[in-house]
Amino acid sequence: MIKLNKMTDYAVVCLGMLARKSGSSMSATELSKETGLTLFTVQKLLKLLMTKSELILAQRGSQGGYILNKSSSDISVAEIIEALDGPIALTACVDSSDSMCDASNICFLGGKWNKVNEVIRKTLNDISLDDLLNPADTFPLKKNKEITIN
Amino acid sequence: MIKLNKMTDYAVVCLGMLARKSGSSMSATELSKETGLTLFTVQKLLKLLMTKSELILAQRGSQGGYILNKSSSDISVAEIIEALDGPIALTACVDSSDSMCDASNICFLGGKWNKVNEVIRKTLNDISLDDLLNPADTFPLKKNKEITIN
DNA sequence: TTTAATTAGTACTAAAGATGTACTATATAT
DNA sequence: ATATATAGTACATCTTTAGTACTAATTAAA
Repeated sequence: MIKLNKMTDYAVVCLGMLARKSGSSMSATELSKETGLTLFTVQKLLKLLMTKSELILAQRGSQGGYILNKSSSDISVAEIIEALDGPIALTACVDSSDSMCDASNICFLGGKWNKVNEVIRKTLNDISLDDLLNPADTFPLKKNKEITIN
Repeated sequence: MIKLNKMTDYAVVCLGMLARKSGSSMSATELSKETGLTLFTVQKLLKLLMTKSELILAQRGSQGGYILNKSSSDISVAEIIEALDGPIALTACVDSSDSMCDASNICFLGGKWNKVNEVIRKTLNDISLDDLLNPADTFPLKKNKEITIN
């Protein structure tokens, strides 16, 4: 299983809930009640999203809460995953700088994983939070159709 | 980071090495020497591949070793990942039977993750071990171009 | 200005999973 | 027979994740 951590899973649920209430904010307590996630979990998640992304805005104090920072159709699945799981990469044998791994002198793969990762990333980048919420059963991949990676 | 476990990473390296020697078998010891992975790791990996996949064949005893069970162009990245990591799925909130998760009564996502997973799976299914070994810099996605998921 | 509500920051613990190592059994070519 | 090699299993350790808890800072409203 290629794993997302649970926080990312929860994030989609909570962000989706916020998307439904676009305009008005929701507190951690409200989100907890409406999603069924424990308050502890929701609090931690929202704090993470605040420090690791700009997907939500917070208002402290009485009547405070959280609100989406942009439209759900402008939030990609890739964006959510990258906020909480870090870069989308399928193996430790790559890094963003394309530099060589420890075994580079004997590894003949020569960074091919990077290209695989790019394909995955582009795929996830074309799916929006809105796509996940939308009742429509399909989401065609538009930009991805012509991918050729260099 | 969406993580593959290291075993899968190692598997690609070892299977790739076997692909290069197509025809003749390689023992765990040889593979260890040529890949730089420890003998322990290689042994464990090959045992895993034997029990969890049909990607390789083994010959015991003196002069024994391992050999690919099919051509590297017929082995997809998805196949390797699924052998060692289990089903390609981005979250625990789905299963193969499309049945509902624990939070289904409050979760409004309604199995949308399944569709995301299918897109990822198809993407990985279109990349072969050979694509990773081939010196060519590109691998176009053929079958994926017209994907629409129901 | 006090109070209650709410997020921010941090730290700790427990559970789960991945990894590496080791040992014994079985099979086979020479 | 013997040396070589895979098969099976078990286990200790290291790392990561998930969950919980506590305190500080901020703000709306009474």
